[in-house]
Amino acid sequence: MPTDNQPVNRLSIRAIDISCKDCSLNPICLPVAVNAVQLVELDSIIKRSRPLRKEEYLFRASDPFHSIFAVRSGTLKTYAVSENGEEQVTGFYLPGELLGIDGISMNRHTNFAKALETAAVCEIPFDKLEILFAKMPTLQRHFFQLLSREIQSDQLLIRLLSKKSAEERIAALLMSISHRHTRRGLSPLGFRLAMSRNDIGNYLGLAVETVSRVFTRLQKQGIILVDGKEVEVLDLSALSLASDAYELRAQTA
Amino acid sequence: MPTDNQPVNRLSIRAIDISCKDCSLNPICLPVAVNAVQLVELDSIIKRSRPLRKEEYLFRASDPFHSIFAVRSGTLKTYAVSENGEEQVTGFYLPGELLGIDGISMNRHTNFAKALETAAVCEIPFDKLEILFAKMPTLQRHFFQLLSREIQSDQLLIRLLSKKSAEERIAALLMSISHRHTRRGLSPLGFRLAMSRNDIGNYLGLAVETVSRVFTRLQKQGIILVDGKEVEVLDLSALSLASDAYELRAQTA
DNA sequence: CGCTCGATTGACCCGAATCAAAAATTGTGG
DNA sequence: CCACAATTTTTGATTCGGGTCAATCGAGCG
Repeated sequence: MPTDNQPVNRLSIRAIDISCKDCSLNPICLPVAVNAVQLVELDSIIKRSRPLRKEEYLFRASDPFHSIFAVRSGTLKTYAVSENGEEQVTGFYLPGELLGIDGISMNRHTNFAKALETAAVCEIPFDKLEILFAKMPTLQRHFFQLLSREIQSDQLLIRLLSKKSAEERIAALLMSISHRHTRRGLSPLGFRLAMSRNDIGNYLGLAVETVSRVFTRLQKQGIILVDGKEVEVLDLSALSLASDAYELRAQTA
Repeated sequence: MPTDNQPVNRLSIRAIDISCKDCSLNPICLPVAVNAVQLVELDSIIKRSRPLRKEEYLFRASDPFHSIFAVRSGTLKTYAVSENGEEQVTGFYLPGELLGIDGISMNRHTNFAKALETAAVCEIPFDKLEILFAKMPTLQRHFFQLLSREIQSDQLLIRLLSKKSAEERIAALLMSISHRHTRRGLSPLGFRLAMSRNDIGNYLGLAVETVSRVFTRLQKQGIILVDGKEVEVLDLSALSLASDAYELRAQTA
């Protein structure tokens, strides 16, 4: 199965060096906001570093904030840890999606960001970005929208947690992932879940056992076919129905 | 009981005309961000209109977005309505708090904002604000922080919904309101809940009956004293404990 | 003063958590 | 490459928090 999770080899090195202009993800990452000239300028401030290996951190809570990040390949999760030490997964990030804006308010990150598999990111220093804003008002608008969209999607999750059953939550997550794959031009019907059942349960406010049971239930209903982390959607409209038409976000921060 | 919810009379007219400089809420509304000169400039773009009566809307979902609002007096709630028609309360807004930033991403509001009691607001046109940003970088930073803080507080709510019991949720809400009163220099121990039990339940993902039961339970435990909408906190530390040390946000959007 | 709507209380039920154990994967070292 | 250990996932049995349904009880108000 072809994947855009580049292993750490020559291919990935090439991927690191690619510019925004040539990046297949740029329509997701920077929708409409900038013209060709501006793109070059934006490109010039972006840092591309070596890929993260599975389990490595992109940043940690309390790290000083100075950049936001765009996922180039692989998957990351973010999670917060409360005083009493319990973790709350706050998001999953797929290629083309942005993370790290949690740090703006405190000037420190409040979440941990960890690679769920080998992953490459683009780093966008925030101070440089702010300077660009002055020159490129559309970019600034775009960034506001990004923050605002993040709020939107949090509120979708709130709705999910506040009103939906276990089955609806899981169906919504699967729909979301399917949808995000589509955006990248991939099939909406087959994908690999990089995150563990535990992560899913934590994110959706469910016990691991429940997650597992719902997967098998959806499979028995002929809606999906699960094999470990591999998921095949057999009946997309039924899945959509089961999620009660919930579109669980195009992830951002 | 003295209150800053101005009725529609001469007093409220005075309140409308007051400038940011003289507003007792300005330390909450605009923390640190601006100096005296800048304050005058900011003041000049703010529109103050007649107070809303109970049940009146400040804005509605799908309204074009052009302003954000600061609450001067009274309480508002925001809520979203999903395709299938169900409502989700997304926040309660007390004096000094900002709302309306939900509209930035779509250029339309996605929430309804309704007065829970007579309420006065300051309107801040966003296009004018953006122009000020260019002149006042600190104000811009401040605004980013506002958005980011909104995300933070949504994530606290997510944690609450995802991991906490009914009792912990309600205790957290009461702690939050108490805390927000304190910020305005009021007593943390006594306040009036402007919202209905229904609103509380909807916000916290609980049935009305559960809200009611938890209130009586907390009362039986000697932690609070409830009389309809009036709440007296008898044991703040016990309440804090019951909320599992959850600080449910300083509201913003 | 009666009516309506919100709040409370009780009885019952159900979905999902918890506890327990087996099964499947993944990783590790010889 | 295989055997063993550790982790993750699945399945089953049981429990329990909170939802639902129904009835009663106010409080505001026309």
